[in-house]
Amino acid sequence: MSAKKVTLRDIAEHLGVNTSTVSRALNPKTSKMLTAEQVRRVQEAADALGYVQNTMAYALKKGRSMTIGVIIPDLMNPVFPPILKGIMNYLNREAYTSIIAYSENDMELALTEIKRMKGRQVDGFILAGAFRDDFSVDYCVDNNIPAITVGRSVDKDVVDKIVIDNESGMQQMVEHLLELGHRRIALIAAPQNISDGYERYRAYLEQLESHGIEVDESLIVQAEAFSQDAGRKATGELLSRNVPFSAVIAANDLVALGCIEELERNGVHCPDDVSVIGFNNMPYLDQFRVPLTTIEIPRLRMGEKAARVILERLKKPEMPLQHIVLEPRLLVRSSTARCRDA
Amino acid sequence: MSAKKVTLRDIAEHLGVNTSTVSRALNPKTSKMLTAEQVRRVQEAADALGYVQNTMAYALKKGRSMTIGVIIPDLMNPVFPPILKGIMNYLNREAYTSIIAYSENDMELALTEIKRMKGRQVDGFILAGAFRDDFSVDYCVDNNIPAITVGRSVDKDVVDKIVIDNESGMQQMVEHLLELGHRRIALIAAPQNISDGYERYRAYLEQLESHGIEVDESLIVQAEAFSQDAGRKATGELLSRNVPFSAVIAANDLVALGCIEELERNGVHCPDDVSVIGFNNMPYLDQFRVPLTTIEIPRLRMGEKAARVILERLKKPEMPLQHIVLEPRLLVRSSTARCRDA
DNA sequence: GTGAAAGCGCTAACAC
DNA sequence: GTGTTAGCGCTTTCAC
Repeated sequence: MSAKKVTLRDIAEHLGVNTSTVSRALNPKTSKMLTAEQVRRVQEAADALGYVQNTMAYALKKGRSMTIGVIIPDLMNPVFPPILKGIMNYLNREAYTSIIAYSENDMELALTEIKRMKGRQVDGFILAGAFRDDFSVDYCVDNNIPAITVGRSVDKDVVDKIVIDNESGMQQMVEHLLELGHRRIALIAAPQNISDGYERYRAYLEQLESHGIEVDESLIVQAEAFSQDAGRKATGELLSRNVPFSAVIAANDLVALGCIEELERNGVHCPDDVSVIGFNNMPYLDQFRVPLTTIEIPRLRMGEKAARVILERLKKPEMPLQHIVLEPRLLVRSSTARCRDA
Repeated sequence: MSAKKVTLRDIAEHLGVNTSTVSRALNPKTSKMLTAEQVRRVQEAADALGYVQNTMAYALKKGRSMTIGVIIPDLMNPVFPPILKGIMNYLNREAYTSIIAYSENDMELALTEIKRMKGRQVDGFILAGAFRDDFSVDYCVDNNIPAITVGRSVDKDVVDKIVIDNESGMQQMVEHLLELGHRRIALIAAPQNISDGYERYRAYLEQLESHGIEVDESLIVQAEAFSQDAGRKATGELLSRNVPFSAVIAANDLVALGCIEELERNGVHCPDDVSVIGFNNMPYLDQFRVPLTTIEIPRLRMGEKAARVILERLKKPEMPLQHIVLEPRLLVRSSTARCRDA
């Protein structure tokens, strides 16, 4: 078998034609310029020699790399693989390739990766870990590189975005808890510099008010990250305040898991003493020790949509800013129960 | 800010020097050819103009893309993200980029992806989903593209490999169960065309024999995949045979989870009636309803090693075939208990 | 319908 | 120490 790389020239020489003929024959958009016979000959030779187009040369020539850069905060957070899969599914279908990097929730690192990918001539970016004010997004905008955020979005209206309806999610959570008779509902808020964190916090305030529940500031604690550890810590703080509560809305499932752990460590049981509700419906959650009630988000579709929109954007740079909102859905399991005092 | 791409030439013109001077100044390996002053000037200009090297042009010129292709079976299987992370960590540190594709456990698809990546001039491959006899691996060998398998390996000694010691893993499992008094130990074997499946099956036979337990073929069932669903099905079959058993060794954690589910559906409780043991220690397993006893494998390190070895291979094509074996470790949780009849 | 030739951005002989 | 130049593999305008 061939050890050397087979190029257009190899085929051309083999056939005694010009490289441009080969190039034209192999490209469906230009092959109609040639006789069907010629096209067939070239294609056969290409197959026989094991030709594979050199994407680098193509990219250099055309100024498009058929590559999309994807930045996610963290590979280990189970929310992201399905989003990634959605992205890759769609991109593959369109003959695009994705290149992936993680930012560890660090804007500086994100920017470094973006620059690196810019060097690789990516045609656009899908950003899954943006902050509300994010200079790595600004960099894309300033450098005229198409970008879209998926999930976490930026405040400024400068790039396309795929988001989930946090207000609706929070409404479903709050109404579920109210129906169960809960009135003292604590919130472990996510970082406020992330759109999901901020929006859910705002929505929590609104929903309580619109349902006639007075907001008690001492029931709101801040998680410093979307992690189990942060959930434990925040719950510790909540507990230390010695205010009564019968339910906790957590920033996401991981935080909820940490919350339950810390509660139990203090002899407070879920859902008997306190109901806990998460967000995201991470994989296998139904099989956990305490199957979490949570909000399911359409992760695969988020990824697919993001891929679809970024490719559209590449084709139509002047298209109006896209702002796609996906609906989340309450999933009731057994971490929430009727309020004892109700 | 700049909308256009900044090239070497832009910097050269801006400074009134030749592009080669700029090229040399920006490359640490050649910058010593120039005066320190010159290097400084160039670097400043590059920063000021926002220069980012065009990796495509570099790759085309050098014939190396600084890219490694990574093929995994499935993004959603929680075993792979940590391996990926290990790979990406190491590769990034060495200024390499990874491009990832999934094969859905389909050799044909894997080959398609490999060809696509070959077109992108990847310098080598890390294959995480190989079969024991795998023509996509052969393709790499035939085409002289460096490749390494991580985890699942091929039978032929043709590429470097990172594996875990399945024999040791099985020994730890069997000895643990024997200590608990189990004698009727069933096996839900993984697909036999995958090295891990085959090796664990062989090791199961050996370990039972070397501990003086007679192998009962009716205690061995075949899972058709490394999935929860396959675990359920296989367990159903095992149950239908109506042979007594007090412990099950599952192909992996997912299969074990499916097994437990099916057992309970039939009124058999874990670990009270039957002990179940998994493999891999997937994330969050300790928090599941039945915290699985399992074998922990060093996934992050597997990824890092694979990345390290493939880069070594690139540097030293003549280096002897690497065969690195990593040790797994038994993690006792509560899906295994003393045998009731013991 | 096909060939010739230029050039994408970069590096590395080879000059001087 | 720095400039000149060729060429990596491809597409595409311009000839014919």
